[in-house]
Amino acid sequence: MLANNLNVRQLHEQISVSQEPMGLGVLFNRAPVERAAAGQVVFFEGDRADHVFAVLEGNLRICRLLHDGRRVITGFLAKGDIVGVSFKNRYLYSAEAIDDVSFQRRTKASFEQQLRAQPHLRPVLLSQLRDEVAAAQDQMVLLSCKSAEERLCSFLLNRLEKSASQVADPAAICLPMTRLDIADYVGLTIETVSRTITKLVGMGVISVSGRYGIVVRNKSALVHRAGESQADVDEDFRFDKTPMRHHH
Amino acid sequence: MLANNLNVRQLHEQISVSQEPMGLGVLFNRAPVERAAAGQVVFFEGDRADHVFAVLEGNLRICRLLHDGRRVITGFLAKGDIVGVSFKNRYLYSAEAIDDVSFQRRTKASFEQQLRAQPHLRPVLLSQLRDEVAAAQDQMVLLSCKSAEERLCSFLLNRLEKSASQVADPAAICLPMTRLDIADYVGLTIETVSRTITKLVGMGVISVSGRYGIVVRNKSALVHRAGESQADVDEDFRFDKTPMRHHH
DNA sequence: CGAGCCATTGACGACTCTCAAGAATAGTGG
DNA sequence: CCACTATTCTTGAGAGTCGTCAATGGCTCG
Repeated sequence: MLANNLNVRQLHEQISVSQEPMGLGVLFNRAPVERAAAGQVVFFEGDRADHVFAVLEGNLRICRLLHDGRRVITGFLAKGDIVGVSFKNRYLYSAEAIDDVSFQRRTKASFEQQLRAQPHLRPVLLSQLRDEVAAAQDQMVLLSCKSAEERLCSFLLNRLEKSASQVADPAAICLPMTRLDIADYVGLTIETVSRTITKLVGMGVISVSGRYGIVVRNKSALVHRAGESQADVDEDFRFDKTPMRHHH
Repeated sequence: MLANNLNVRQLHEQISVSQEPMGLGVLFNRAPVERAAAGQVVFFEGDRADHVFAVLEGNLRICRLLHDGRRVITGFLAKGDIVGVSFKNRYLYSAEAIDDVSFQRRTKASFEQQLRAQPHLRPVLLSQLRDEVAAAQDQMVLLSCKSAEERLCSFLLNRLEKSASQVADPAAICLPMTRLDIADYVGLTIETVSRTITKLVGMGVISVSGRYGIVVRNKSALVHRAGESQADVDEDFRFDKTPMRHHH
C-alpha cells in the first residue's frame, strides 16, 4: 500500500526491474546511451526526421505548436517506447523531456537495415504502429465529445493501465507530468484540470498524494465516469446505471 | 467554373477517370466487387477484424459510438482508400456508406499473403499507415484547441485538397456527407457548423452551392482562419498578420 | 406536387475559459 | 537544517463560446 505524500522519485524506486526483451529495443543494440535533462527537447517538430529513438528511462511529452503559441500534447513516452517509425520526411511533433531521460538513437537507414536483418521483428513494428493508431483514435473520441470530467477519468484510467505493470500498488498512478501537460493533453485548461481533480477527490473516486501521485479509490466509478465506448465497457460493471447527461 | 446549385451527382460527373495503379489496390485483384447502399454498414465496431477493404466508388464515414449514443466520426473514406490494415483483433470503428458505395474485400490472411508475394508494396503499406497516423495527429490538434471557425476552415481545406485531384474547378469542394457528419467529425454540433458556415459565407471566404457544394472564394483567408501549425504555414501567406484571439 | 428529411436561424443556458489572487510544493542558499 | 524563493497548483469570480431546445425554411425524392 502506498503511503501518502510520496514523490516521483519514491515511485520510481517501486518500479519492477523487469528486463524483458522489450520488443524493438534490441534494434538499438550497442547504440550509445544519450541523456536529456528535464525540459530539453530531443527533436523538433518540422526538422528532418533522420532518427528513430528508444526511451530507456524517464518520460517525454510529444507536442505540437500552433502559430499563436497554443500547445497540444498528443502523447507521452516512457521506458520501452520507440518513437520515429511513423514519420515520413519530417518530425510531426517535438519530443521534450519531462524529467531526466536516457535514450538511444539510430538513423532511420540503420534502423531499417537492422529490421531487414531481423525480419521476425517486422510484425512487432506493425503492431506498434497499429497501437499508435488505436491510441490516436481513442484520443480523438476523448477530445471530440467528452466533458472535462470524462476526459480526466479516461486519462487517469489510461495512466492506471500503464502504471499497473510498473508500480506495486495496483491502484496507484504516477503522473510525472505537470498539470499543464495534462491540460494540453486532454484539451482543457490547467484550471479546469485542477478543479475536476478536486471534484473527483470530493466524490471519493480518487485521492491525491503529493504532486505526482494519485490513488484510485473507486475504479468502477472512474470507468463509469470515463464514458467509454459501447464496445469495451467493463463486464464487471453493470450497476449504478445513473443516466449521464449528454454533454454534446 | 462551377455553376451554382450543383448537386452531388453533377459533381461526380466532373471526376477525372484517372485509372492510376492506385497503390495497394492491386492487392485486391480479382476480388468480387460488392456494393452498399447509402446508410448501410460495411463493418461494425467491435466485430472480429477479419477483412481488409478497398473502396472503389462512393464515400464512407468511419464512426465510433459512446455508450450513451454520442457519435464520433474519425474519418472519411473515398475512392482508392484502403481500410483495415491498422486493426489488430477487432474493428476499432464502424464504416457506414454515406452514398452508394462499391468496394472489394479480402481476408486479412489473404491480404498478407498477397503482400508477401509482392514485397515492393510493403513500403506503400507503411506509408499508408504513416499517413493515417499523421491525419490522426492533425485531427487531435484540431479537436484539442481549435475554435469552431478554425475547425471548419481546417476541415474545408482538407476537403479542398482531396477535391483538387478529382474536380475540375480547383476552388470547388464536394461535401458528400451531411452537416451532422461534419459536426461529429470536427467535434461540434450541427447548429454550430451551420452557423459557422453562414458566417464564413458572410465574410466572403466561401460560398455555398446547394447542399453538397462549396466554393472557396478566398483561400488565403481560409488558411489563415484555419490556424494551422507553426511548421507548415503557407509560404505565400505572409500578410494580414492580425493577431488572433486565443481561444484556449 | 407534396411529404419528409435536412439545414438554417433564434433565444437561452451551461460548461469551460480567462483573469486574478492565494496556497502548497520543491528547490536554493545560508 | 531551516528559511526563503520560485514555480506549480488550487480556488474564486466573471465572461464568452458553444450546446440545447425550438421553430422556420429549403432541398430531394417519391
